[in-house]
Amino acid sequence: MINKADYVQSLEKGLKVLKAFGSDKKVMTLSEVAEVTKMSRAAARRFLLTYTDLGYMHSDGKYFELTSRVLDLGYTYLSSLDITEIAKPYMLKLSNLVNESSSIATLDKNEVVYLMRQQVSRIMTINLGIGTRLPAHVTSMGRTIMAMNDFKEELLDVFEYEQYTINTISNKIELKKELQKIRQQGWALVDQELEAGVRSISAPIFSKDGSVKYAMNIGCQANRVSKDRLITEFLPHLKEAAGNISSALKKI
Amino acid sequence: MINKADYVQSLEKGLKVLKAFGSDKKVMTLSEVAEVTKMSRAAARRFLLTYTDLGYMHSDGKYFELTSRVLDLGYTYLSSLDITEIAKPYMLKLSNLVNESSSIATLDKNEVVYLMRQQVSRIMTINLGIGTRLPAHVTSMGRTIMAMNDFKEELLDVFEYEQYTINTISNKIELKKELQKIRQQGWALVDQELEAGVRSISAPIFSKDGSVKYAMNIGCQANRVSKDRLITEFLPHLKEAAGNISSALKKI
DNA sequence: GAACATTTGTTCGTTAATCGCACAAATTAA
DNA sequence: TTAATTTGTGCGATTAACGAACAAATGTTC
Repeated sequence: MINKADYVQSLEKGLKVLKAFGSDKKVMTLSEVAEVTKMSRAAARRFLLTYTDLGYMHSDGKYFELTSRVLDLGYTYLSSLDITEIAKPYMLKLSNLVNESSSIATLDKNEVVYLMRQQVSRIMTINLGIGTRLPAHVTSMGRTIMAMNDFKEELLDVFEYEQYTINTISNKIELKKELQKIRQQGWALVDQELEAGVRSISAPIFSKDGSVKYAMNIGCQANRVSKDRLITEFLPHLKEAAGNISSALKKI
Repeated sequence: MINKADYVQSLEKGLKVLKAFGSDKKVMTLSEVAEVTKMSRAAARRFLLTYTDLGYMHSDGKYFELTSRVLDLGYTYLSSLDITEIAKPYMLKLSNLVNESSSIATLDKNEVVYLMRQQVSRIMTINLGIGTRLPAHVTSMGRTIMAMNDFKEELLDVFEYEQYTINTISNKIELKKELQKIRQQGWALVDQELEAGVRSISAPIFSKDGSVKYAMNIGCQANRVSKDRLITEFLPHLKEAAGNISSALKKI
């Protein structure tokens, strides 16, 4: 925690107002925003009016809603990444080759965050897209990144080990063993642990300094692609694509 | 412009710091941020430390960079849209059917902002993705949305009418005529006006209230798909997909 | 390694940005 | 029409945020 004098509370409050909007709150009145953010009505009003003036929100006089300009905020991050530009052609090629969806994600504490996605068909119940967050320990990309890094043991304690499906690894010891295995073999396969019917395989992407901040995957439906086929047929292509991206990142 | 007392200046400054980062400024020192944002070093420092404490930035002690958490900010907008979830299957189907890339965009003043994209192959020089902004008047989706709305004449004056290619419509009168034509025929085709070799066709998506806030397109390379083929073969599929999305939006 | 230049960290007095209450005005509900 | 609820606004009070100045740390040059 930083020094109180170094902290800009108005910025924190402003971001809290922005984040109050979402799929379950597409539009809100002033009073609703104040309630959700636990601010005074006057304070909430000032933030809403400031966002509106800056173009990030629109109001019809009663309801406030976000505008597309909010994407610019997320866009600054994506455009500051080298991997986005570099990986695109390899991801397209891989996806076309295996005729399945592919993604790249990074680790943020106990979650993976989707940075890129080339979708071939709808696999999961939820709509995966840039910005989507999933619990890292039950995803192939999350496990790959965790396994290839010297993560602190405490990270394993953060997970809730929810039993998403009957396949889900739901205790720390099993997870640790699985991560050690992944570290050795250099790839991860998650078979219907987060959602029944969904299977995915992942490989690490190495940055210039040798660290693994990203992973790439192929995701598919279990009734369409066997585990064996994923490993013997798809994994070589995935490794090649991830390897090409790694090489390209080294050349920057 | 709102009343000065209703404006939160710290929020504006904070967002300015966030937006200072991007493709040409992947990392910055404290002094660089202060310089770019024209703030005092002390002020810039407080914003940087606040972002870092909230998880939106990371610092190695000297350089600051954005983290994936910044995507959450843009994600709030995307997840507050109905169209994102609804359009996905139709877009996938369309893209697979015509074997070309498809996108959905919205209009923000004189620019279109990409909200969704299903890419089949690399078409344009720049990497198109969610959040990308392009000048509306030289894109098929921009023209579609403008044409289907009673936009104010003043909007035509905002464009700079840059001559991107020899095909570019580069004056107001021609653009206006083209928009009138689009309004009548209900679709737009832009042939190598923003970038040589790139051609795209677009159709409107109607919201529940009958307004057109979004458009959908098919984009392809001019040497692979003729204008005639775009119109006779691809347009029917595009219109069907856009129509299905429109219908689904009406049912919410 | 010393001297100098540049950048960053910190303190603190100042001030104006932001606060929230109270009441007016407008809108919505009964 | 009345009552309830929400929003708009003014304004005195408070403190959050300010930036200057100096210390400390880091980087550069010789």
